[in-house]
Amino acid sequence: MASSTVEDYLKHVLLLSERGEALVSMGGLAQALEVVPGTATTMVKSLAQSGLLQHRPREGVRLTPEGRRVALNVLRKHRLIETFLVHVLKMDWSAVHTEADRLEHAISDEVLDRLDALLGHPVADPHGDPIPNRHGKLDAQVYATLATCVTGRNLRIVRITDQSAEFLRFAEQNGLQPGTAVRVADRNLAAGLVTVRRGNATRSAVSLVAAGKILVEPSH
Amino acid sequence: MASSTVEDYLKHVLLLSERGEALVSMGGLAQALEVVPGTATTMVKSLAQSGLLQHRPREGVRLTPEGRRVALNVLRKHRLIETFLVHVLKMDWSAVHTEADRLEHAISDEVLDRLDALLGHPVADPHGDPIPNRHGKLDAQVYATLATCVTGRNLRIVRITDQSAEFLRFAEQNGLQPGTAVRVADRNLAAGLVTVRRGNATRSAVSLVAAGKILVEPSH
DNA sequence: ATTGCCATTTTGAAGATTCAAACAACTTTC
DNA sequence: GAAAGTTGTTTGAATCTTCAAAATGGCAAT
Repeated sequence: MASSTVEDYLKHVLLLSERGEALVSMGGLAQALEVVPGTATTMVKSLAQSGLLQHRPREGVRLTPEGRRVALNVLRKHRLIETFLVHVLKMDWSAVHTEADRLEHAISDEVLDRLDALLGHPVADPHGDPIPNRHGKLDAQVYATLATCVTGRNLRIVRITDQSAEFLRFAEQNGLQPGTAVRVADRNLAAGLVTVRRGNATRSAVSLVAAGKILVEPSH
Repeated sequence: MASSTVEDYLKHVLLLSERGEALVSMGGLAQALEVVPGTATTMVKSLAQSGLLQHRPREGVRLTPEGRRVALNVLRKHRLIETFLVHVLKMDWSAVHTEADRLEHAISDEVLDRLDALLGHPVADPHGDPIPNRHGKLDAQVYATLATCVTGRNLRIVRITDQSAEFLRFAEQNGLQPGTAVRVADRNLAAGLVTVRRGNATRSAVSLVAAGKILVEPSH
């Protein structure tokens, strides 16, 4: 049985590999896990020994199929727990991250399946992140962001990719949650600003960096 | 912050001291925690150092007020989680113990309070064990109610807490007086209904509110 | 008292995870 | 291509929790 530390390492390798290269850098991993680089190296070597990931010294790491299986299961737990906390216990969607980070290592597959059924087998958590199913399948769809989409079209926010409490609070204050109908009124690359119109009236000025963290899809 | 190991030691000291002498023996404690006696000695010395319990070498241990506070909080978490697993997730009451043993160390006080509210502030878990309140008070004499007890077990009504003539008339009409042997056939939280079987044949549908006013205890 | 038995404590060691700080290997800059 | 910078690894040590096995203290029976 994987310890919570092992689960955390695998989860973060999965998250970091999701958007980017084939190999996850040691520096990025150490930073995500809030440990010093040497610690990550030690742990990664031991995980490689256990066959959970592949370590190419001085280059980076990659999950093995077995490591990916474990990581997807942890991610599934994390996101279903977040969904439960928001939809059933009515907790603030920006506060549930740290709760789920602890609970994801303590909940059994059996309890999780019942939670899943209770919630009606959701496919995305309150942040819009896809929830892997019991067999580790993830919705692989690629979305545009507020920084890259066409202007003037009616859109719907599907996902916020920066889960820091700080960013989520910002998103909430500007009414930019998953499900919200929005439109990009103007985009000024020189100024690094995107003007977003919510519903039919409200405008918000959002930085290009922030806009790039908000995924959208055309609203039919 | 107490580690889960520390929490487990304190919880078991509380449980063992509850039904017994002033001092809990090291042997009993080690057995309850499934560690060898030497391990318990080591840990107990460190807990005594931290002021969480009092250790009289070769005699036994006793919780300090601070240790008791921590232990009661863990017990509260354990029993509320069990209640949630049985009443909301419909898990088997005999299977929830081990689940709760893991979850009790991962759940925050905030989530717990919301769970408590969701469950209607139950005073006893599905096994009939009393649930400490947020301030660590255990009611001196705590009984389960028809709204909170295990289903399928033979029970005896011990008390009706609503003394209004109207409610007592209702109770009488349904044959739900103190001393009556009853069993909860089914409980549907969504519908707010409890199906009570009296003796061997008669069934009554009782609202959750009414059921919560009828105290029961396991019968012989 | 001496013997033996039991529970408890001590001792020495191990595994998991972490850090600080020294070291090594690539990259960029001039 | 040498100096400087960045990134990753190694080393040594610490903490926490555990075990196995040896030592100890107290009690009961001889």
